[in-house]
Amino acid sequence: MNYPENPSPNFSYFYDNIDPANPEIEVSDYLVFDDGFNQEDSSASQSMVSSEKYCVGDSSSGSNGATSRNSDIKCRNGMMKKTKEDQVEHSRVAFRTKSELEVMDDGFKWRKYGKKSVKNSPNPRNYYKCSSGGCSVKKRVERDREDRSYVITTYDGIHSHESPCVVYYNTHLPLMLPSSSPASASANWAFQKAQSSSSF
DNA sequence: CGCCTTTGACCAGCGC
DNA sequence: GCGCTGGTCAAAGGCG
Repeated sequence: MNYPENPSPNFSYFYDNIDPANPEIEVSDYLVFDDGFNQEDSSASQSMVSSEKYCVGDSSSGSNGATSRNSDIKCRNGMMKKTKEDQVEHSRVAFRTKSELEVMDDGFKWRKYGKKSVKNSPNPRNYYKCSSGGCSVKKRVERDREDRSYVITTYDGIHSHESPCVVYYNTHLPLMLPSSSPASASANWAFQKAQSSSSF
């Protein structure tokens, strides 16, 4: 796997990509965005465009994905208030997991609200919202267009609550994994790790 | 009955 | 201005 140069100090790549609990499952790559909260100009947004473009397997051609990402980020920046709380609220985490399961149980309850076919990709992209009340975290799930054995998951925002699964297991079964399958556990692991890296 | 998925419609941003 | 694209909405139907 060829990793590009980190184009911005506003997010981080992680290379120690094997979940110690499930070393047979590969979380290929993931990264964390802070959406340029500490930048007053647009350079951070441009960097994020290129990085997420890479992350979702868009490096080969498509410019449309990049333009759309750009507009999305611009829109989001327009709504942002630069409080520390918001910095946590709007973090974006994306990672790629080798898994046959398209939807992995990461411990949270998700409600599907949309499905779109993506240009230059044979695989549809699915959109999910966290179904917990008051939590506005979203995630996108799609198969890697270049290698369908990989699932690309992008989380948008940070949960305002504990994972119901984690709460349950912490309370009742602290020795068990908080997810139902090795791949799910690894997805959860990567997500938790990425989020902990994005909080400061 | 409540919650979920499905799916077509709609909207906004962008490039030409 | 128009068409393309990604993201979201909301109605309809299914399931436990």
